[in-house]
Amino acid sequence: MTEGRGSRVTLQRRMLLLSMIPRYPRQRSAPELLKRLAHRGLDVTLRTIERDLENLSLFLPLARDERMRPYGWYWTTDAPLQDVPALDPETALTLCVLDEHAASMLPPVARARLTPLLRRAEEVLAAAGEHSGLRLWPERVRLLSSAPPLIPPPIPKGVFETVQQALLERRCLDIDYRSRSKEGALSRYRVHPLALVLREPMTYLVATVGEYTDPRHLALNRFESATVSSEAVREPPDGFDLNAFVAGGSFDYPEEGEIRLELRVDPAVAYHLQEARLSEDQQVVVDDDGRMRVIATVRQTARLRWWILGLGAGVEVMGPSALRATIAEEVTELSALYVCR
Amino acid sequence: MTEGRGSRVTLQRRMLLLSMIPRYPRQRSAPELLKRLAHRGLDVTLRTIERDLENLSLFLPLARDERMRPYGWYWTTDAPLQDVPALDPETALTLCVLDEHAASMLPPVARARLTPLLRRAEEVLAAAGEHSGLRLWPERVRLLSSAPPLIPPPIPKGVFETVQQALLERRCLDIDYRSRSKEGALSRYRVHPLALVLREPMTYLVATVGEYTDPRHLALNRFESATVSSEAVREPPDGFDLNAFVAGGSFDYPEEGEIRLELRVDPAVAYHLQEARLSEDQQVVVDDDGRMRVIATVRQTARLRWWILGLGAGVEVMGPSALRATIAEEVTELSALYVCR
DNA sequence: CTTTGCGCGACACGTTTTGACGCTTCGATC
DNA sequence: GATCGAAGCGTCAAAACGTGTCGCGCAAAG
Repeated sequence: MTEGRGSRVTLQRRMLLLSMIPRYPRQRSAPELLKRLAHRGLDVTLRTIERDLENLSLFLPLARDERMRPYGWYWTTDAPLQDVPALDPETALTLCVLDEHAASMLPPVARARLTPLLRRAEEVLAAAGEHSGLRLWPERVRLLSSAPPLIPPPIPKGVFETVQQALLERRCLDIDYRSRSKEGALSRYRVHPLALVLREPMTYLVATVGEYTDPRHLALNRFESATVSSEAVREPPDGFDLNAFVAGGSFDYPEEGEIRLELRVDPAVAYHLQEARLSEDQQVVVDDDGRMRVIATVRQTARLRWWILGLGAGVEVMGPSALRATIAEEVTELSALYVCR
Repeated sequence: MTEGRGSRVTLQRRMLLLSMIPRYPRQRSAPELLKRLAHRGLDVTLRTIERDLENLSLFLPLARDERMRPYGWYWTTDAPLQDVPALDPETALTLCVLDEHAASMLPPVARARLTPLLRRAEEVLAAAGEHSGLRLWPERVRLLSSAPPLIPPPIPKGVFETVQQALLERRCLDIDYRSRSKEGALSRYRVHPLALVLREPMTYLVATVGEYTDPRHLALNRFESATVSSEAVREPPDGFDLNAFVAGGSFDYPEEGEIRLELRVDPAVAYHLQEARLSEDQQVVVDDDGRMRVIATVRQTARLRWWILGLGAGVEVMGPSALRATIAEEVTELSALYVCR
């Protein structure tokens, strides 16, 4: 019939095709692409797809794996990201800042996944700041972290990705776990992933182990290896709620509801609190002796206590009395440490 | 001559064209696109570009501004991101986690810039986790922040972007600054941006003001308005070094070089320190009374002191003696607050 | 050994593409 | 206010491109 309607659809189809090709470790065959295309209303011959792929690979970093018969097409690992409303420079700068921060809070492997995106962002920045030389911006942005000054423990290669994958696909995971006990004996478990919890220097998988039904948390850095099994995860134990699990104190992050916090702070701290407030309803009044009194409704969390303690003598808890007592006790113990000797 | 060599270049040219069109507030005219294309070796008539744009806008969210004569083309604000090696699900998940965290550390406007990227990431995740229902992943990832529990002050609309732009283009900035003094009197300054500093709940611009040459830091939330001026920034005052400026204590982040830190910690803290260490050379030895002694070479920073204080009685500084003295003094003051009353 | 799926070269034909003109429109400059 | 020039846009015709259809070959599965 030689329909030859090489119409405008061509460009559309090819762009769609490109977006259906995965990055390297994965791959996708021409017949499969045909199906997906058909599924989106683009009816063409297999031959056409084959020709499209061939054409596209002439000027794009596409390659195919010829070891298996339905050849698999993929983007080479180093294929740059082609974003098509391109990142604007402001977005690019934001991304770079975010990545810098990610360094401390994400395992390096996870961060590594972002490199194509970041390379692209840097390109955009380079183009935007061309007057002033290329890579000046890192000199002009600084991120002052208040994270604990600890080195994130290394996570064995491949583990993080595998865990992510299992979590996404809701499949079981077979892991070799180095137990907490000395000599790090390895144990092999089949676990049912429930959630991933990132807590500043560490990364945990919350999961039920084997036939048990109580959720545990497993530190990813203790995984010696991990492979996704074909078994689907058992449905979470009746009404497992991640918020509740975390708030329950399993991560030293107990949350005890809202309190009416009353502080006496020195002027420096008060000054900062006037800009970044503790809560929407925060009130600050000047006390008689020059210090300030701050009242705010906040959630009582470990983070709050850390923040209060971390400011040292700059802040005194006046109420609620329970919190004051807790802090006072901590302070007493603390001063005992330094006075005794 | 009707060269009509509509060869394979067509597709290439159109894709390149697409990547040269900016997102909404910006725009680019056909003649300009022609130049850029020519610059990359694609020689075509202006007419061709015009036709390309017209065709492309039939099925892509492209629009043009006809108010000025060389019409300006742009992607509509809501144009979805078309990334071409598509994000893989693992990257998408990482991005989403990162964004969640960005909520606390970036001003909301900056974070808003990332929405096209994030919508895309969510699409990818939805496609990946289709077995298990669409948006389950946020239920399965949790990020426990150790940032101070403070509400970032709102930055007036447009300010952050403008500051970013000035910084990128190295141009002066005219600002209306609400002074720190009461009643927030507004002052208009022309400032020379040097750097952007993000410090957990606050965002600062480091700049020299007017004819002065000493760098100041200006809190972005106090900007009432900001416009990029056409004047280029004066070269930074002789040898301005952002690292030095920050380390110099301008941000309560003094850094005093490396010290050999010696701590006595309780078993719980010691356990955590064994996974996430203070330094590469950290050593842990069991003390006679069940507590542990930790020795590590670390940078002496405010962050370190916050961390130590925040852990309360869980950690005692044994050395160096200067640091022990500092902490001891703080603790004494602190205990005075709670004992007196 | 046959079957089936798939890659690939070839062919034919209709559609697109593209440079070339020329006319029109709209701003800017004098 | 007239003139000039840059840009947008309609039209045309040649040539290249895209596409379905065959048919051949190869390799793995039946």
